[in-house]
Amino acid sequence: MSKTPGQKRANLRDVASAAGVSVATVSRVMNAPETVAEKTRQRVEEAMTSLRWVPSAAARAINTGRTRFVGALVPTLDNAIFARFLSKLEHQLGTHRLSLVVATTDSDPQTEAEKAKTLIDIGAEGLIVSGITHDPALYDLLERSQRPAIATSFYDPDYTLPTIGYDNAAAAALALEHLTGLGHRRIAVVHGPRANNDRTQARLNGLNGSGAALQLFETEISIAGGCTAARDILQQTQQPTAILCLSDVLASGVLAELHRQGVSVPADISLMGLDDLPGSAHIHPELTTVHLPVARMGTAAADAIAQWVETQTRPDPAMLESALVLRKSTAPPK
Amino acid sequence: MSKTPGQKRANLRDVASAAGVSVATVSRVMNAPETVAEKTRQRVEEAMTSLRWVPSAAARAINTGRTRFVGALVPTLDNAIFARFLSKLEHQLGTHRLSLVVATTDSDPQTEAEKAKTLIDIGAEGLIVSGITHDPALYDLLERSQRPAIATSFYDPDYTLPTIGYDNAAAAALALEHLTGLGHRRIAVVHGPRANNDRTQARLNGLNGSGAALQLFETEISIAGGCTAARDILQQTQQPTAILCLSDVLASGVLAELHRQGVSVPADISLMGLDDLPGSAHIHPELTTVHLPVARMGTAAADAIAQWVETQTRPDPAMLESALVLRKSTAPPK
DNA sequence: ATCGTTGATGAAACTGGTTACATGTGTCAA
DNA sequence: TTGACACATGTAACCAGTTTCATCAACGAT
Repeated sequence: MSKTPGQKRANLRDVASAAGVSVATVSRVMNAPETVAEKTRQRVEEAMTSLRWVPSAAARAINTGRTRFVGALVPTLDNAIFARFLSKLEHQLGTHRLSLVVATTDSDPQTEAEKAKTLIDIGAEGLIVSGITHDPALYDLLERSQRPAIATSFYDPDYTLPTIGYDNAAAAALALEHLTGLGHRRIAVVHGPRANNDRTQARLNGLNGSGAALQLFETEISIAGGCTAARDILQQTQQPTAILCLSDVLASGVLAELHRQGVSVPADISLMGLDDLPGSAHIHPELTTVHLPVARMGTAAADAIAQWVETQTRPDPAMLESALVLRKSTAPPK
Repeated sequence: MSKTPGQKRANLRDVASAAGVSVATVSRVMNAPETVAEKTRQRVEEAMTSLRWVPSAAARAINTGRTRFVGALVPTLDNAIFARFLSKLEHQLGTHRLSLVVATTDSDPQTEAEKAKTLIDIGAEGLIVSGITHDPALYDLLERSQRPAIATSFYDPDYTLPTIGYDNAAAAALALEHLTGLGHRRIAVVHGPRANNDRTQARLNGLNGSGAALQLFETEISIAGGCTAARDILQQTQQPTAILCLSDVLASGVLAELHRQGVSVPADISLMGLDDLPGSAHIHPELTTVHLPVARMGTAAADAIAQWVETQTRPDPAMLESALVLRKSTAPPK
């Protein structure tokens, strides 16, 4: 109701002529106000508000070459571990005056490559990806576009991209050592899909050579997936004395099903997770797990990509330590 | 190693001269390939790849006026309810070839206004905000920039912006009715901060006039917050027979603390949530709650904002129904 | 042979800012 | 009085694309 229909949005020149100055002066009012005389600046500012001028992001970007946002590709937002990571990432990017575009890949490398292309297309200055197995199209895109990109949730100093993450194999080994240290020798391992998932694969690799008899159960990473796996485990003729879940979400599901079936944790069976979600300290019994430093990873990834896009210097890979978190869900076998 | 140091990125004119055509033809190869002769197109495409040309998003945007991304402002990513919403939102935006920029506000209207400004600054075509109480600066920004914006998690057909959400008061009333229907007359209500939070306020409003004696416990929305509230409740001289949490996360925390204190649910006390998080069906006992249609809300919000930015037609507000989900955590008082 | 039509292409204007460089004015010291 | 210099401002080129309109060749119909 306040705007005349045919009136298109004001641009810099409109503001300039309304204020009786040149476009350069208006631009200066935006970018270097201290170089403009006080009363000139006021005239310009009045013109800006009366014309309801809003600067065009695209026009600024075409000159400065900066869009001030980066993209992040994560498998899903439905797992709290990624939500937590993104939360910190977004916050820390903010301190560098960078915004975050989020895209989910459903753990499909092809989807990931497509979404990466979209992100570059809309102007992302850099990319954050999860893990190290990707579609060739993604590498090709990064090479062609010359955009900075860093890989997270994984540590490998020799990888093409700088990695900022943790040693998945070591984290899994840490968990397994805890169980074997308690005396467990028959252990069920519940893990997510290994297809296209280097983190899962690395965690499984970390489980070799422990001397314990491991039985693997693959399922989808969700509470429901954990329930299914627990049912499968309970149907085994020879029951394991401990269950190691390579993800806390799976452990929650397993625990729910064990509850339902009247199996007591840790009296009847020990249960261990890996992730350390905020909620894991509060389920019953409190879950023993391995803490993955996703919050620090978010902060570190933000700083790294910001440094790269601001100063063109490629950041060093960084390894963040994971740590055993002893709580109530594990005990020696009976 | 493959690039000569001093060489700057190729642009349209470089590609055009390399292919021996005009810039218009190269542009056509991008945007209307069918209007270009087959062999010309091939020459151009070869030039593109050999020069490793990547189109500039900014330059395209300055002409088309489209950046192809919208911004979403949510209080936090650490609550699964918002993660779920964003997950669906992002997915559905994808079908409209739009990307999603995420910003978190920590439930602070001023932060929200600042982040909104940043989103507009970097070129967001539209905004999705949560709730209906906002800083005046936000309204001013929307008015000045003339950007489409819709409000979610709330339904109010008379609000300035189109709202796409649910009736928070009705959802809370639904929960309370269930408890009073079971015979509960002394009920503890655990809720998040009411400051700056219209959803919480609306839910509390929905609790009026039930005839039951309600006692309110305000705490932060987190598992830990729920634990604290549970401790407070258990210290009351006259114990309630039921606890109504206005958020499932709070219910999880309350439940954890009740477990720890040896209070049995629902035998000793009934517990009810509101949200219906994916995990709530799997905690022990399975949580009775009110399902909030956040997934549908994400989809609907994506469609609405897409419609608005594509066709300039303001979408109608939409109310999505919430529904009682009966599970195992409630029973008649003893 | 001539005209009208279609299809492919190019020249140049245009988008909305930033910025290098030029210009003009006022102040101060020599 | 004059030259040096700082300061405020303007002119115009520039960024990297899109798009309008003109041009021209090829083709079929008259």
